[in-house]
Amino acid sequence: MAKSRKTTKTTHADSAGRTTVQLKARRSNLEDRKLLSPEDALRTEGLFKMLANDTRIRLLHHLVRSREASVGDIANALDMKPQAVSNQLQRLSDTGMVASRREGVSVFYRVKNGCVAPLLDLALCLMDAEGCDSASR
Amino acid sequence: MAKSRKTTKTTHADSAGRTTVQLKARRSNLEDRKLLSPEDALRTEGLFKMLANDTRIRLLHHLVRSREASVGDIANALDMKPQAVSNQLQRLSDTGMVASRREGVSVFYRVKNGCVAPLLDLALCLMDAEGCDSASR
DNA sequence: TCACTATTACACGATATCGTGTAGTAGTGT
DNA sequence: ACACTACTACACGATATCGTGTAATAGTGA
Repeated sequence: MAKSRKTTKTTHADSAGRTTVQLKARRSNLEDRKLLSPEDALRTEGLFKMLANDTRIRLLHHLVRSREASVGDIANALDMKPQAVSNQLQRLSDTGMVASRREGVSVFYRVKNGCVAPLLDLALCLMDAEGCDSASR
Repeated sequence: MAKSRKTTKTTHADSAGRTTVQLKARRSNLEDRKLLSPEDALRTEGLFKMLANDTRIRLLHHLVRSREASVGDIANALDMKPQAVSNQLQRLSDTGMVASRREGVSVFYRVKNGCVAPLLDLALCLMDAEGCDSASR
């Protein structure tokens, strides 16, 4: 992107077809040592905003688990109306988080942005470690 | 918490006084293999919601960097009105993300919830790796 | 007590969010 | 063309968010 931080990303799929992202030189708190520009703050806000919703979290989690799913599948799995699912998928698509593929009458969605899975994973992990009573707004 | 997942957290402070959180048995995508309960989704939403704001991100980032800061300090550093800063800090305090300490007329805030730093760190890291055009709403 | 500073409580208004219902489109088969 | 399914576009209403301005509170010193 604009600024170059020396982060190396290694993405590979294991036998189960699952994607693992390894971050080298992650050196925790590396980013915390330099000032956070308003632009970066806005980009980060945009990223977290997409994850800051009950529905989208379950939706994305479902997509991460199943690699690909149609609107109807998801609506059925999450017990939601297709419109609501399509709504959120549209939003997620606009921000580049997911991508779609048409097959007959169905439209299959998949996670596109690599930030989703790791962040979801870390969040769930950390929420266990911490009490994270933070939940109920 | 309610459910027990075998995650081990190790927190320690190095010579510089910075806290590092190591997660053992993190095994990426572990959480993605079991169904995400609506409750967990809500808790995760709550966590991400606190990070889904321009102001709070800069605020938390500042707190992570300086370990502790008063309302006035932050307002000054981020070029914001004290009320706005206090507002957000209040919200962050309600959700257990930060804690406060009074010293004279000033109130010093610090990051309390261990999820904050790692998530911020990972997000910034990943946004570099990915294009993450996702930003602009 | 008075003045002063730092912080907070609260109501207001502008804006954003999200599910719903209705209507529309695309693809497929008859 | 017609019916049917899967999805989407859009307007609406309820609710949430967030900075602002005003007023209140807490701490400190004269």
